[in-house]
Amino acid sequence: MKNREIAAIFGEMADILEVTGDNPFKVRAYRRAALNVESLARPVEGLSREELLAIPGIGEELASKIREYCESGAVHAHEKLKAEVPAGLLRLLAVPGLGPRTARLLVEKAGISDLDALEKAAREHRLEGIPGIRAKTEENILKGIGTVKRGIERRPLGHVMPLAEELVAELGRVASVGRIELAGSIRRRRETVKDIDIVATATAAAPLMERFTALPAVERVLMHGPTRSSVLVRDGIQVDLRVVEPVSFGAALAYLTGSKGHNIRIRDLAVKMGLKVNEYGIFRERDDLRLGGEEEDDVYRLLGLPFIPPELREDRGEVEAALAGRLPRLIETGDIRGDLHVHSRASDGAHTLEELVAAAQSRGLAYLALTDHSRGLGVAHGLSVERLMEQHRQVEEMNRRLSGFTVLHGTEMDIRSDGTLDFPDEVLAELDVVIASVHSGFRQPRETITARIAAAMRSPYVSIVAHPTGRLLGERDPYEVDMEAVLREAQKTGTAMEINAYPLRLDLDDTAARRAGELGVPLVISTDTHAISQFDSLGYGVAVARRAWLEKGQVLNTLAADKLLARLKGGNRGKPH
DNA sequence: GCCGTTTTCGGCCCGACTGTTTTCAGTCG
Repeated sequence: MKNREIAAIFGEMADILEVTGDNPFKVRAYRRAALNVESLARPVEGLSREELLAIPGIGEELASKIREYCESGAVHAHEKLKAEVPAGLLRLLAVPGLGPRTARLLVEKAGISDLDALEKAAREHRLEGIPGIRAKTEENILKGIGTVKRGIERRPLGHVMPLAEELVAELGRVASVGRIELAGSIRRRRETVKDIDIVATATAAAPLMERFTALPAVERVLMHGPTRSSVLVRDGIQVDLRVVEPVSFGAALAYLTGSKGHNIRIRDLAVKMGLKVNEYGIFRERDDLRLGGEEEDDVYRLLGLPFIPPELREDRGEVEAALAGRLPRLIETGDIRGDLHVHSRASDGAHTLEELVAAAQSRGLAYLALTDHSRGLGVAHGLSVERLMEQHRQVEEMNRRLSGFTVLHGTEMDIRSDGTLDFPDEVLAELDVVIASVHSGFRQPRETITARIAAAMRSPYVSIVAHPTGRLLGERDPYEVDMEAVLREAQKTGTAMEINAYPLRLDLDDTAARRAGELGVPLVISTDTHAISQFDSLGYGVAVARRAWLEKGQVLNTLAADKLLARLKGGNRGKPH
């Protein structure tokens, strides 16, 4: 899939055009194209010219550049642009507070064209004297270089969310605070986030800002204004707080939730209707008459749109869909009836089946599938055939004692390095749910891994393929796999694909899950629970599904257990419990 | 470079904060 490569090229072209002072709207066109190509579910190399032109932000010019890259592996205009600027220059743009204009000045006035040269010059106070740069800017540049060197990588949503909720709760206790909510990429539930955005109303904004910038967690204050402040808390996580009047809360929430691309589309739409949208409200352009803004829905309603859920606000076609009345009715956490991927103490989980059942029941689920690892995964105490069959009796016995809750018996079976399955068919035939997944041979070539997964899906006994890229956010890169080929095989064989809700996995990711949905591939959302608290990460998996435009009907574990078994391929299908 | 219920040419989202400026440019979100 060349999407990512092409997105990187367009992004870099935007950077270069910006530094060289080209038309800012052209820069934006490249940025928008980069985002849309990157988040496109389908591989661009298979698209016709017409299909390319249908991608938002792709016109004749960029479509032909995409085709050029697919055919030749390079874009001539990109190579030409690269030759115009020193190689290290674009790295300067990564320094917070240092933008294209300053970067250009640094090259022209001081001959600085990479990070090391910049740091040296700043330490020796050689930047002062460049127009617009004095001691303070020099100091900020040095701080910014420190930030770049520490790495300002995005963090998994699941790691940041608890802190974010804590901060909102703490600020919410301030007496003058009215409404307060998380916004930004956290509210859109991106899988990773860079900062925490909070929007609030307060009877007195200034004292709240004082309180915010003085929170115990705050390590550094980046910006401190009357209505907007930014601070750094532990691990260098940035937190932005915006305070508005109650009458503007909805407009501010919409504005701060973004994404940037979505906001531009919304405001563009407003302009065409003679309206103006900003963080204070929605106004009639002609006389500045306020039409709304207290509630977020005002913004959409006054533009003639249905409410667009935050998870869709990525400028991936949601504005067009809203205009056409074709927004999906997104799945919700409460739609999930059971968890199909759960480990017990028998393999590498922490709890007994009894404990897992109690935990699932207390969370309102109606069933779970016990899916311990198979024998091949020695490190996880994978089950032998004998232990699996013993467990089978245990599950049957448990089901006799339960009412209103069902334990399905399954396995998370290893797809071995050579592509064979870890249990023979006659064993799989005894199970309700067979998950197949890769736990070895991560470095095999793309074709090999893809073929292993595809072969597993062709088994009539395999119900689900779990975490198909093996990635662990921030810890382990995904292995090489041809996702399009995997999804097509799933489509052909009727095998379900898992959205793994464990916050470091979220695998399928939103892009792949959306593609799966387009292809009509059945999906499941599972927690891969190894400890009881992990049942609570289900919402992260549902968030991926929502970002993938999925509806309840596309996710099999929204069904009751008996209907689920009737729909699920493989194993002991439809046998009554 | 994209795009079209005002347009195929002439537009293209909007505002806060900072640092360096005496009125604003740059950066960010």
